[in-house]
Amino acid sequence: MHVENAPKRLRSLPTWLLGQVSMEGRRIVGEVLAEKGWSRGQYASLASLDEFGPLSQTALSDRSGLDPSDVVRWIDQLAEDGLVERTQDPDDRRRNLVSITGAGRAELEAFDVRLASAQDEFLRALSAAERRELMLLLGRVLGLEPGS
Amino acid sequence: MHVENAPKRLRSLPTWLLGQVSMEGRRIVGEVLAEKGWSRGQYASLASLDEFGPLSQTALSDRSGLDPSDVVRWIDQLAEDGLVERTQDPDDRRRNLVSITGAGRAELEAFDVRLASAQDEFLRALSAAERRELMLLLGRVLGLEPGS
DNA sequence: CTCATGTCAGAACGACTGAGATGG
DNA sequence: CCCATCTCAGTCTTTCTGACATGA
Repeated sequence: MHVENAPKRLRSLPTWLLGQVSMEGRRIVGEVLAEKGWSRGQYASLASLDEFGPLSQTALSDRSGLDPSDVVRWIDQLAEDGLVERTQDPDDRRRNLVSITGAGRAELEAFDVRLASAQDEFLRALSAAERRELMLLLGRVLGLEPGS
Repeated sequence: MHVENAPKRLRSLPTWLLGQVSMEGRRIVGEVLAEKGWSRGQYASLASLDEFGPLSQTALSDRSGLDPSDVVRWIDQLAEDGLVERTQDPDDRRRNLVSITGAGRAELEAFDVRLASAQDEFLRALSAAERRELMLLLGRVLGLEPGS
């Protein structure tokens, strides 16, 4: 399918065009994730844990936007691979404090390089200024303050 | 989940931000579609048939970007509701020529009004010029010539 | 024989729901 | 008792695969 063959009603529909672009992004990122055998959720979990430090699974769910029940599964697998660790929170024994391990951090950093080049390929048609402009506009649609 | 709480690694990732915005768009459009009991695929089919005239299901699949096997289902239902008609192509008896009916056209036009207001709500944070800029940039990412 | 077209059943994936166990 | 946290099983939806029948 070629986007330019789609009817004008769709091509001129912001949500549709966004969907097409987003789908292409998913495809490209999906390929990079597949190299590591990761899911989007696993990457989002690692990224959150790296930036925010140890988190309970509920907090991780809030930060990453993943469903709590899915967090269980992703963390299970990341723990199995030694990229994160579950420890019981001494202050609240219901909570698992999940933290990223050294191995996890290393994998994450290696992955960032590949991911950055995938983003670059994805946006190859845009200049640096246009990429910033796109990000700004997208953020505004979600109600983000410029510069956040 | 609030986007501003997500880690920088995600927030600054074009594909991720696009995914978030696209998801919000799906949500809003999904609500409007639900009022009519339509799926995205059914709307895309009607829009294609309205603009291009009678199409074979393969051609419809190409135009709308839907999977051929799903086109079968959407057209089944649209035909049941009297919004499209299947007729055998006399030149090639394998082909169904699918055409939109008067009722289908009327429903489509009524729907456009609702859909336009949903898009407007979706993009309320952007000025008209910014909306055009966003559409332009998105099109460029997909390799579309400006003005297509 | 080959290829194109349409049809069908079901797999795969992701997002989500509901209920239960444990503990605050 | 009520609520929070985690876990599990399974549903729901959309998208995609593979096999098949028909006909060019």
